[in-house]
Amino acid sequence: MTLETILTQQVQTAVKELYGLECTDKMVQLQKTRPEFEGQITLVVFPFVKAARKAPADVANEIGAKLVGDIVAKYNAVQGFLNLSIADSFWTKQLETIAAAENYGQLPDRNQLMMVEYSSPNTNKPLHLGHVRNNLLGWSIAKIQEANGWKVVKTNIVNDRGIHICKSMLAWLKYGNGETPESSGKKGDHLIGDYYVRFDKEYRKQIAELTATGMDEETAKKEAPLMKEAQAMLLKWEQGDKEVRDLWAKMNSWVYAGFDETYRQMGVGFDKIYYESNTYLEGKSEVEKGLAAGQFYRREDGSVWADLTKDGLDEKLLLRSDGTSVYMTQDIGTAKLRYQDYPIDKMVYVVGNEQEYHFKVLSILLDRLGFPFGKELVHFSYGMVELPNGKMKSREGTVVDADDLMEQMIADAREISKDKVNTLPDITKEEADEIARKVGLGALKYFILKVDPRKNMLFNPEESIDFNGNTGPFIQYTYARIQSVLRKAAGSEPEQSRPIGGSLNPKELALIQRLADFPAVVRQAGDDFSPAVICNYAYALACDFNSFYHDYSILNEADTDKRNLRLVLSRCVAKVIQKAMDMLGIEVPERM
RNA sequence: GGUCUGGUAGCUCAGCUGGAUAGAGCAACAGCCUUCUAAGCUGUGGGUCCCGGGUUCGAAUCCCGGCCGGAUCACCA
Repeated sequence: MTLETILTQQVQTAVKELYGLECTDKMVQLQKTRPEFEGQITLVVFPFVKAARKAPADVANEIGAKLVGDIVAKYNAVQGFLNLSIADSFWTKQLETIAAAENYGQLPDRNQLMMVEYSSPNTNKPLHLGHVRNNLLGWSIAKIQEANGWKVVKTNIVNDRGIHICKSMLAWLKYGNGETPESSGKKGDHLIGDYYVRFDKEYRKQIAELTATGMDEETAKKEAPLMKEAQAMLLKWEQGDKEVRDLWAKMNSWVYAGFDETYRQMGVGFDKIYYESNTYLEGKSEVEKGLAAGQFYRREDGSVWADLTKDGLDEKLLLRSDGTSVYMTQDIGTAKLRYQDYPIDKMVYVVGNEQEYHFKVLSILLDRLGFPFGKELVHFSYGMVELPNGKMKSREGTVVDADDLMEQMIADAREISKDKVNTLPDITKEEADEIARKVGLGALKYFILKVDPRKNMLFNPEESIDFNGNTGPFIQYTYARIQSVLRKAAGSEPEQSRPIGGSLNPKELALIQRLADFPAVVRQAGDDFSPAVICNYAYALACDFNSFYHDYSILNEADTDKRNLRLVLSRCVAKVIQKAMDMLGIEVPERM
């Protein structure tokens, strides 16, 4: 039972006895005591003032007097706030429980399966900072839900077909001279991205030429020969033309090799990958079935639509008049295949907030088609990453490339750590490189994940990401410090059987209280789908520890009971930091 | 225009299911390493919580109305 539940019951009893008031759990408002007052937990007594017909401070004192016992050691009342000091023995018992826990912060199994879709790249360009946010959020959400007791399947739907990839293919055929990743030394996804940009450049040239002859821009965009060729190529692809399919397969394989490298460096992965080229036909047949069942209707031109006006939305196109599928069609097909493959209880789509309308529609359509998770699907909608001069645009080259950024962060970490890591005893080049990698990526990941996912965030390439203050490296450093102490304590470690006891200083007490919060924080992060909640907690925990570490010695403490307690406490803090950081996809170094 | 969403210190962000004098980090300034890792610790300065109403013991937080920004409303994805 948690401290909050125990206190809530005690308060309810006290209020009943004192004022004859039956109060709900909600009326018992407990919060952390602000640091300027004595105590750890504060009860807000205003909800009882009316029934008591007394001044708030009197009510607080009366309740406080009733509460004193094994758990509440003493109290003080400040106006309507009753500050409770919890007995040291309660906290030391908490610490024992935490220290003994197998996997502290792991919530009970709920025997339900959640599928988390994230990343979902197009295969015509390399990943950029926007994708980085998506990938980090997706991975972290999966980890957080696992900690919340879900069985999680991470999935990726690769948008591997469509006009976008045809553009890259066409430009490569026309201007590529057979360039390959091997011949050029370029990463496959970057190579394809270059041709996507090249297509756009030549295409614009053609539009300019056409408008110069007096054609209006709208027509010029449709009439430009390159666009017509790309569309012809897409048609050939759909018809299964061998040459086009072979080229498509070859170029996609280059891209996948590139993506794999980026994912590996980022530290993310998937349990199951779906490809749009394999799911869009399934979507079409689902739509045909829905049409036959009267769920949808066909217009005179042959296009198929869903009428969503009853749901307060529009009419939505599902199949074009030429019979080809759209994004929505493909998503329906993917959903069907997934449901065949897994017993999904909850489906989560990690996709940017620009697609909120799409998922509102998808939810209704899946529900109509009889998918149990349709109605309840979660669109985990996150905000855009903006640059100081606005949004990133691939075609305009105003993107922050994912590979470049990670490489830069690791280089920065190596530079910053030069004077520090190199002074560690017996440091090898390999370990120094590993530290730079963990710290550089830790800084990047924390920087992105600490922001509330729903909000847009700003990234200024001119300003380097910090390694001091509220950052990933700060938390990693705290972990490394603890490991250092624990290494030095080796041989004189406390026996596990030895009970922890004695009085606590304020910093120890604050740390134990913080550790005790962890499960509730994990739950909240899960309920809110928010890695930022974990970030805030990990930072607060690291702050608490550093403050404690500064004020008190662990190894040089003469009192063996105290030394013992501090060692156990330090080990617990390290454990929780590691678990929290793991939920963020951030590795912690043993030394730094 | 309809819908959704955001506006908190010079900058980047917490806090938002109503609670005490609104918090961090960065940047600026001043201290702390013969002592367990100074990527640390301590302190100073810095605020019209966009504006105006309302709800109440109490509003950055909830409601209404404005102002400003972003997204979306495609036979794009």
